[in-house]
Amino acid sequence: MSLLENADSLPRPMLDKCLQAVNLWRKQIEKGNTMHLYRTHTCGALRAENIDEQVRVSGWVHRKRDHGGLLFIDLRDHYGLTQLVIEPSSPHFALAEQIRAESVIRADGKVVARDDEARNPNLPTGDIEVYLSELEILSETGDLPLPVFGEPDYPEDIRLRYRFLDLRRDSLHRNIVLRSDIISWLRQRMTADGFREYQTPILTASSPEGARDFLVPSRIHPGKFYALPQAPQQFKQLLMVAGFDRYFQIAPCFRDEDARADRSPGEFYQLDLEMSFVTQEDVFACVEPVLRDLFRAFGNGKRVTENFPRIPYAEAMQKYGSDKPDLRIPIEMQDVTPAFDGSDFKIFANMIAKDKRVRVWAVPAKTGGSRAFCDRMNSWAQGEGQPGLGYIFFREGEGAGPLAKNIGPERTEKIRTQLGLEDGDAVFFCAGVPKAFAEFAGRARNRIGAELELIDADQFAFCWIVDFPMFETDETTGKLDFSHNPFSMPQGGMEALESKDPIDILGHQYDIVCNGIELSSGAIRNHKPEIMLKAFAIAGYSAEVVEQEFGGMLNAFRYGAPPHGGIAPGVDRIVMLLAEQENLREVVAFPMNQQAEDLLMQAPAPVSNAQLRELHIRPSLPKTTPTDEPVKE
RNA sequence: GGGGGUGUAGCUCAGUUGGUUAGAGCGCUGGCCUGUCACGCCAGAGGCCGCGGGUUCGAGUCCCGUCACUCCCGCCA
Repeated sequence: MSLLENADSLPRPMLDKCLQAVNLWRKQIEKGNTMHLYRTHTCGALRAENIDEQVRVSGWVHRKRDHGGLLFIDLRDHYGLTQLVIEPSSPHFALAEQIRAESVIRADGKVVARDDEARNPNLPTGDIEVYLSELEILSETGDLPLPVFGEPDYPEDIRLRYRFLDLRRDSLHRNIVLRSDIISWLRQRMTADGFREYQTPILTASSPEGARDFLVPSRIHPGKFYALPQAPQQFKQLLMVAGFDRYFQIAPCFRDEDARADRSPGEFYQLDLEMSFVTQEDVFACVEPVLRDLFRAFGNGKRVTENFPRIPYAEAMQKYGSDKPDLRIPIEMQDVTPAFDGSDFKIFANMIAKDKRVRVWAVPAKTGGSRAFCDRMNSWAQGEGQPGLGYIFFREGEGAGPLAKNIGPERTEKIRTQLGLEDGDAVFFCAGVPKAFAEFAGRARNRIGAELELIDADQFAFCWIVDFPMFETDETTGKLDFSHNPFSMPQGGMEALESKDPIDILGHQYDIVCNGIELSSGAIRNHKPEIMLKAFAIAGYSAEVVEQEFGGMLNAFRYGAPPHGGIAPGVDRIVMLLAEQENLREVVAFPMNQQAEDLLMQAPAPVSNAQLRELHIRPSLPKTTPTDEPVKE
């Protein structure tokens, strides 16, 4: 049964299919029929039990070792490597010597046991080799712009231009297979959990909120445009209104925004899901086991959070300085304002006296208690545009550093006991209005965790962030706006909207975070038109505008809409985490570059004037590129 | 839209304070080699030093501009 390399790791149906195919070829051979045109075995299949069999294999010439009197070829396909041996007496020796790496060949030969000292324990097929009797070149290669053998870093543009070569390389090849396996697993699991995959339109209407849309001009309706969906948000809610109860989709999403290492330009995928008649707890109870089991299945034995802690947004900001905390870092910040209030450290004391909102947060740094480390953090902070990063470090039973001197031993000791610090530890301080410095404090926390190697990397640390505020004030304009999704239900419903200060209203809105990466956002939706109109009114949108922009969905809610909610974990980021990759391009088969160009397929590209005329489009190009010729005939 | 980094052989890189003929490894070509699995040994070909301008007796090296790639900020409900 060990016909296929890594047979154990293959899903059962896939393994059965492969075995069926192999058996079919076998039967043909036994009947004396001609061999399969290309192969009786894959390059990962042959083992000691195949010794003396006459076999046929096809694949790429991975590596050639020419001893003059003896020639070895490593033949590679999707499944593995098999060593071919060609002796000088072979009529094909001369041809075999000529073959270049990455040519595709078909080879017939006899499976032979390797001598003890010639065995290669690093290869699943390393106990045998195939003595070549027939050789056919199926496809030749020219000069390679990118070697397939070996895995050093290569320039992105060359990797992307020759993506078909890059994808042959082992690590990338495995990442793409992993992605496929993950998506397949998710589909099976979601279906088993009572969800059905419903497709939603790719050509749809532009939405005024959120990211920039990709637009598609209409031929039939001059001057009008379709938009590619930023997410199937409204459609999945309409499916709930239509009574389908549980929806999911491996959904393509399109946003015309600039790329990042962890953000594809243009398009990405979500495990989009929505459920009817659910509370926030129901969504958690459904999604949490899916992600936990997925990460256990594909996480290479790393620990996965058993029960995802639920951290209110405000608490996350206070403890971690982030709404996507990396919980692998065992650092929690604390408010130590009283220790500085009225102290002789005048900078902080005066700030506190002047403004009631000012707080001092402490970032404890276990094992960071050396002047060298503290100074390094301080200059890092200055490099981040901060005035500095005050610190105390503890040694010989007392606090040291300029700050400790200023506030005195009593207050220093109070800080030490509050944070549970000891000799050899340090603590850093950020002061100001929390909203202004929380994000920097969070980065300091990450930095400290990384520098002191406090991160426990052998785990996937999940959490829910809950109780997001519905509204926030824009720092520059002072205008009130939705802080997240305008379609989510405010906690407390209409009553909260009518009675509370908008800034204090929380939403039934939640994120899933893993190792400091935001995997998804979700919400219990606002399915009541009157509450939605009220929420939009608070954010400054008139009923007319809301009716005009979201009329379709609003109207649907006037004909019997179930309470519903959902979430949409990002597939690309999940695969990144499980493949342990820092860059999205390592887990996408055919990615675009940072300028949103497909270097392999040459997109975007000019189109003919005839095509443009049909679409009633005439380009109006920026004057800065007069030499461009964006239109071909 | 803004900021940082990089750009030298097909590929990965080195190149001193500005100094005469720009190097190495992989790959390629030729030769030798019967147990390699990063095979080994010998020889050879291969360079608009991203592009344009400037400083200088002299520029791969310094300056200005520009292009390409990349990372980050803005942006991403």
